[in-house]
Parts: sequence; structure tokens; C-alpha cells
Amino acid sequence: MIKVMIVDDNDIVRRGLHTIIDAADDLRVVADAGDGRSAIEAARRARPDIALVDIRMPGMDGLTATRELLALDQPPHVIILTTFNTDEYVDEAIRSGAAGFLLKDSPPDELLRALRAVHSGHAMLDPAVTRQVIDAIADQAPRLTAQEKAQLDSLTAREVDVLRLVGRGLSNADIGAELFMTEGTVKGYVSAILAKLAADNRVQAARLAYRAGLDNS
Amino acid sequence: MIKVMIVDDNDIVRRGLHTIIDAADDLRVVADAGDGRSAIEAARRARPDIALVDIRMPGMDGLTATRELLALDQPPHVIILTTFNTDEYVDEAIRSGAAGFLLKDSPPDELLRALRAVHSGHAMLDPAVTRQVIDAIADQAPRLTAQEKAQLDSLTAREVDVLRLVGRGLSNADIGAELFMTEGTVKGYVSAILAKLAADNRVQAARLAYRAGLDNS
DNA sequence: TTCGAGATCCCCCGATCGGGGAATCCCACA
DNA sequence: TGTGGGATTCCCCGATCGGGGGATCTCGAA
Repeated sequence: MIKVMIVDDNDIVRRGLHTIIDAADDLRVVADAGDGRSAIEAARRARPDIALVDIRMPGMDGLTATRELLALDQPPHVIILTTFNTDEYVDEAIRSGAAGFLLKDSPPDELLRALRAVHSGHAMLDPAVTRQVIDAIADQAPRLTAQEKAQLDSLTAREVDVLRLVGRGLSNADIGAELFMTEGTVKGYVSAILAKLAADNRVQAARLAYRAGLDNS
Repeated sequence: MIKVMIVDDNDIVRRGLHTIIDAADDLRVVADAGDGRSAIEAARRARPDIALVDIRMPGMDGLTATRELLALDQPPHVIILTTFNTDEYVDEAIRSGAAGFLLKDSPPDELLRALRAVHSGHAMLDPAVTRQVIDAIADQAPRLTAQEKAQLDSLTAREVDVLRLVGRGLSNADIGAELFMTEGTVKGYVSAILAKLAADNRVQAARLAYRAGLDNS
């Protein structure tokens, strides 16, 4: 039996969700709340497996409530509910830790599928939201061009070591200390790197290092 | 009537998908292909609305096939099918332009839902895949720390102009030319920027500009 | 009206960077 | 057993950077 909590300031919506969920054999609503603050308390008492949280609420908004819920000892999974297809919140909701993002006009069985999927550790987004997320990923920085990849591949291992530190904003002297070589040696490497990467200066080389993800490893 | 094409090297899988899809009133399989190359030709002839593409195929793999299909005149939407929950390909599939990513063991009605959602311009991922995608987004670079945000906010508009160009790797002279000011003036701004951002040098300032997304706008 | 913040320019000066060599050393490959 | 590529070090030298001032001018808020 999957225990569900409903958090929505609209009484009618709460009743509607209640009806849909309790009609399923494997789901049961164990708590209700009309605002974020009482949701936290209710969750502490009822220990729901999943919280359905409206994103727009008076007082504590849904995203803040989500973060608070997930900070509990035995946190529920959180599915965000929203009325509109609001670009805005999707990214923030995901970063807040939500495992789902559904529109209130999606059909009841979609809600039930989502509850079950989320309960088994998966996640579910409304198809329209999925489209947004996918487009955002596809539009992300084109990574590296083929040319840039080839340029990076042409670097020797040692040059990559140096580039990594250039990317972090270290001076040649600092890089030398880090890699146990003379500043003069570092300068030689930096020159070689700039030539191979067709970069005018170390900032441009650092940019490439950053985009290639060389800086954080 | 939504026209669907099936691209899979396994004959049994093709038949199975065929049966599932044709059983629906609003869907019809209009083309079949066992490899990427023939899929392109088939798509050109049959003009399907959606192509279901196996990611693993002999010859042209599913992702390459996806890119080729999407390069056609009237490209179909592409849904990737895969047997395993393979971490690997999800990101690349999305970047290749796929509108869906389903596991072959998902229930038939999930496939039908996906086909309909994708046909209406939405997207659908298997819940397990959605979980991966969501986790990846949530784990992404923490953006900026509150402190870094405050530091950026403390910059004047003109300083931001300069920082933007510093982030692109321009020299002070180039920045001056770009913003119609003397190199000396630029140097003054850069010094102020480094002080406000607590950066040791322009590379570190550029890093911050890059992370703040200041460079591409 | 005064005052301060921002934008613009200027100067000096030391530190750092980047280009162009040149010289070892080592190791793999022919 | 050469030969060459990579790693390492050093040199010089001009260009660029960065710090620390000081000087206008404008505009808006006190």
C-alpha cells in the first residue's frame, strides 16, 4: 500500500485527488494539507511515501515545501502539481529534488502511473514538460566542435595537465609549483597549448578547458 | 491516423511492435526496416509521422539513423527503443533529437501513449530514464553560490560589459575597441572587477562570467 | 545645492604573459 | 642502433596585465 499525502490549498482539488487515489487498490491518502507549513507537520506524523504538492500555494510555496519535505528524516518522494505549463518552475523543481512534475489536467490514470513509478524509485514528467526538458538539454552548449576535439586530442598528457590548471585560473608560477616544474617550463607548455588550440591567450584556452570539463577533474 | 515506421534488426521485435501498434485505431505501421540505411529510404517513401528506432543495429546504429532521419525534408519524430537501461545513450539520443526513449520491456499501452504524445509535439521518456535525466539535471553545476551572486550584483553595468568581454578572452585593448573606451579605462574596470569578485586574475573572472552565462549574451 | 557614484581618461611601475629559440634526457619504434 | 617525439629546463625580450594612485564629467539623490 503506497501512502500518499496531498498538499494543495484548493479544497476541491484536494477532494478530487483524494477520490482518484483512494479508488486505486494499492494507493491510500494518509494526509492532507492546505499549505506548506502544515504539510511538513503532517508528513512528520503520517510518513507518506509520496507527497503530491501544488506548486502555487499561499504562505510557503510548493518548491520551498518540497525542499523542506526532502529534508525530513524519512523524506517522501515529491511530485509537483501545477495548473499551467509553466516553463519557469520545471528546472527549479527538479533542482529542488522533485521526482515528478504533472499538470493538473492530465488524466487520472496518468497520475496513478506517476505515483507508482515514483514509488519504485523512478520519475515521471508530463509529456509537455518532458518536451521542455529534452529541448533544454538538446539546446545546451554544443559541447565541443569536432575541430576543438581534435585540437584537444593533439595535446600531450603533460600539456593537458597544464591546461587543466590554466583553466582554474592559476598563474604560471602556481602551475609550476603544483606540477613540480619551473615557471619557465610552464611557459613553454602554455605557448605550445595556445598554438595547438589556436588561442590568442590563456583565457581562451581556459574557456576551452572549462567547456571540455577539464577543470573539475 | 498516425503513420508509424519500425526500425529494428530483430524480426520478432518488429512483428511484436507491428501487432501492438496496428491494434490501435488511430495508429498504423506504414514502413519497416531492419537497418539504418534502408530506414532512410523507407522514410523517404512512406513519410511516417513517427519512427520507432532500435538503438542497437548492425551497420548504421540507431543514433546515426536518428540524425539522418531528422535531416530529411519532412522528418518524422523519432522514438528510441532500447533493451537495457543504458545510461550511456540517453544523453546522446536527446542531443541527436529524439523525442522519446523507451525500454522494450515497457507495457504496450505505454508505447501507445508515447506515440500519441510524441505525435502531438510532446515527448516521453521511460520512467527509469526520466529518473536518470532528472538526476543529471539536479547534479549539474550548482550554478553560482550566493556569495558569487552578490559579488556579481555589486558590479556596475559598465563593469559587467567589460567582464562579459573578459570572459570571451579579449585583451584589454580589444575590449576598449569594442566598447569605445581607452585601454587605460578598461584596465581600471578590470582592476575594479577583480577586486569585487575577489579574483586573482582575469582567468578567474572569466570563469565566473562563464558560469554566470555572461559570455554568450 | 551639495554629495556621491559611476564613467571616463591619465600616469607610473612591477609582475606576468607569450613568442622564439636552444639544450638536455628518455623512451619507443624502426 | 639510430631517430624522433615528448618532457624538461633555460635564455631573452617585447607585450600585456594588474595595482595604485589621481583627474575630469554627469547625473541623480539627499
